[in-house]
Amino acid sequence: MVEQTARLDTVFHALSDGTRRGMLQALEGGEKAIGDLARPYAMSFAGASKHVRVLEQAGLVRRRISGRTHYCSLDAARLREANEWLRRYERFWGDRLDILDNLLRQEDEANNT
Amino acid sequence: MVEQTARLDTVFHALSDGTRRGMLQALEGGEKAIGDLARPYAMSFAGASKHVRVLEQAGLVRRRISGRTHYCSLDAARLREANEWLRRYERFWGDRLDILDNLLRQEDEANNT
DNA sequence: TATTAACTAAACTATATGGTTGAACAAACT
DNA sequence: AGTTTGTTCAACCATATAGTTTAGTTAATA
Repeated sequence: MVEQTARLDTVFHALSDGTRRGMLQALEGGEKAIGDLARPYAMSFAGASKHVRVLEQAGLVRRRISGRTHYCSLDAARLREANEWLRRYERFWGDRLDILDNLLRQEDEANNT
Repeated sequence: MVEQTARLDTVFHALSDGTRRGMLQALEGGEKAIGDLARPYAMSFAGASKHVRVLEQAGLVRRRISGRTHYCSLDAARLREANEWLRRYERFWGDRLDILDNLLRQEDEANNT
């Protein structure tokens, strides 16, 4: 699990830019070409393409090449890892929801044994 | 809510460094002096101090000065915001836990009305 | 075959980042 | 008063980042 921390570095870094977060949101609707992802931004195409690359290298986005167009889709596994990391702090903003949630989580771990 | 995105930028950026994440974890146990936070790292004191500052400016850490020593403590509100942002993607890794979780969340919103 | 469209790659610029060192400062200790 | 401790600040360095522009590749279209 040594690489876990390096992965979190790159995932959180990828998320630290509004353009990239916007692209992830755009992908919620399903697969999109890089051109479509780039269009909303006042930025060169090449610039947007570099953002996609950052997302891809962080493992947040998968790329499928078909002909000349590159289709991107969400890959949520790493987002989940980031979320798990944050969850550790739930108890610091904790309300009853999170208490319930933790109970369920423990139960889940028990089932996974 | 325009500054929300800028805040997420700085929060995710603050989280993108292992040293800073480590410091947050150290603060789970409660308030700590900057010297204590710095000690575990093979880094100059001034370097570590700069990391603390990044955490502080991202709103993840509060600072209380008493005499010559600066005590830091977790401030989870921004972590919560980051977590909320990530939660949007729950359905992409969704398992039954998250379904339950969403139900509870909706119930909570109803109660907050 | 020539052109256009969807991309990447490379080279470059400006700025941010993570780190260092050395100096400064206020507070506690002798 | 002098020293040590906990900390910041400023200057500096190397590297990374976000952006640009221009050139190149591959695929669809006329």
